[in-house]
Amino acid sequence: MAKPSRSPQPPSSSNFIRQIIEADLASGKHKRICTRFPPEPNGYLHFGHAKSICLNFGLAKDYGGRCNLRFDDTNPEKEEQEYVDSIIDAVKWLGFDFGGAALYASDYFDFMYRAAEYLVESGHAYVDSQSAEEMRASRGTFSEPGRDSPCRIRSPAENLRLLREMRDGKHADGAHVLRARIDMASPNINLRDPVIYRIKKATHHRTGDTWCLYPMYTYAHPIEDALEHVTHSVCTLEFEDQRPFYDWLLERLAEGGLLKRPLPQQIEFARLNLTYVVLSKRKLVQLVQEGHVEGWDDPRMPTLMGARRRGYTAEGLRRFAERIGVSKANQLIDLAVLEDCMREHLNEVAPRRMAVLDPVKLVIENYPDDREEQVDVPNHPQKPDWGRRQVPFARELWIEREDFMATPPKGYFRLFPGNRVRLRYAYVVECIGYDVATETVRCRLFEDSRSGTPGADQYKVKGNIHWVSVKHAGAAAVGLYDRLFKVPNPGGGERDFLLDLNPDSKKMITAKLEPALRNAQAGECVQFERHGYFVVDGPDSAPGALQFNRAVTLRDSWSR
RNA sequence: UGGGGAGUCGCCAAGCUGGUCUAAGGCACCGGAUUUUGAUUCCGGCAUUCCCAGGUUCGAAUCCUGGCUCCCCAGCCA
Repeated sequence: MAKPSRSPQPPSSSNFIRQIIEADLASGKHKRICTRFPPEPNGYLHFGHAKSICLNFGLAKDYGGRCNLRFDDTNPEKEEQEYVDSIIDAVKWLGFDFGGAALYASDYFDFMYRAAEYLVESGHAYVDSQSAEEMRASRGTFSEPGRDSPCRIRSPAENLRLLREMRDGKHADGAHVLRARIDMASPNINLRDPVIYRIKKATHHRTGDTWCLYPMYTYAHPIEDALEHVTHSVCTLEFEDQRPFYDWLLERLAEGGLLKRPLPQQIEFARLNLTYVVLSKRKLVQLVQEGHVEGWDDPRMPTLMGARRRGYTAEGLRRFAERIGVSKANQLIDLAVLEDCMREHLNEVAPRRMAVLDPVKLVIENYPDDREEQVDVPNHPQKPDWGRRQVPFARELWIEREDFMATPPKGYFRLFPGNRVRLRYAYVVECIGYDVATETVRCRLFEDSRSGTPGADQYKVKGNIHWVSVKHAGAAAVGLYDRLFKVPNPGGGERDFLLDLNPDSKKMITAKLEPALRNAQAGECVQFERHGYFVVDGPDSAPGALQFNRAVTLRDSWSR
């Protein structure tokens, strides 16, 4: 059982949401909590959603409650089954269990409609027949109050008649809307008689053509929460102004006996921002549509499907969510935090292998051409129980181009004429020259320096380089990924974010691999020693023609 | 401009029922030790200061007053 090397102190063992929950549990307001992750199925999940997923499911888990995965599918024009499938897949991949089945806002359409009739009958809602433009004009501004719609005085009976006609498809899109009757002069614009139902003669991905009237998010969401007995409805900061309506609605429905108390409580937290990354829906769509990346699952994308392909692990993402904490202050997290989480986890789970990414040939002149041997190599230097493997060694080897320099800078301790390094887990060699024409590093080997033999460590060398036998090497495509943007804040200060795209975010190369890598399976993570963590790509790998994607490099205090 | 939020080290973030705060932890950074990955691990350093200014108090990051800065809201989107 591998124990985390660095002590993973829960960094935010305390945050304001936990305090609220603990107080509610202590006071007896709730004896069991329920949270929910409520995506609209109109796009693919990204790191920002991961934060929310980990938060909501994490809370439920920590306090012994449950967390629902609920699709907020109230706008048929934007939502598709494809997205629900992808979202379900992503949540499962992240490692969370939502009790077997996902829930849907659309399952509550009947209740929502009944509730709307109740609001109409009780005078809390009315049908407005103004155009969208008229409504906007009469809504007022930040500094001026709004004006009542002429329709605001319609009788409950007429409102009910109209609402039913709307439901029955007797009116065109936009002809009428249902509005809550609250206060057109409220300083909170969201309370100036918000629209709660609109006509949309569109086919819904689940309810088909049953409805031509669909509830607005602001109306639907509180009801969904209440119906599911969600106790703590955690959402992002931009919904803060919406909370008074959330509470107003639930109170009205509770008064009317349509809902039972205790009512859910909406709690807002700051959404995630990451340096060198864009997370806005609009920008991500643009990256895909304009072909700046190869799709939603491009390893450079901050989507969960992209992250997975890149070799980021679900565990790494969970540690990240834990580490960045939760608060109401806008956060801009350094990408390095995410990368460190990945390194930390991958270091624990990835077997070590040798691969030469930018090969240059090394010839051991005092090693016969027909000689060859197997050297014994650990699969993980800190985990002896992971066993060892045999790696073939011969006269001609591939080594990393940057591991040799004809004229080295100060401090360089790899190969250069006259210097000695250890060929990792094998022999110490001394560089005796470089043949420019054949790009070959010439060396001689010290027979008594073989790793694991007595006296091998009498050779004091600082350099220790990896290698792959030319004769035995396999080849594979390797995707070297770097941050998609070259600046910490893409598109900052009015700039077009596309101008900040990093032209070197992807580099495809062909690498030389040690034989043990030949049978790697899609999804398998390994560390290429001295390089970083790589995963076998799914889509672009074929048996015998593997592709490895670089998730993250190793730390490097020398500088690559 | 009205309303709603937020301001603790370069980036996050505990703390905020006042004293144990000359402020936890992580990332980043800088050492140094171990190391057949210039990796990992380890050890040490890194805010006399908590947006600013006043005030209350024996005592304030924590309470009060007044400023300043940043974010969000005027979709029949979510």
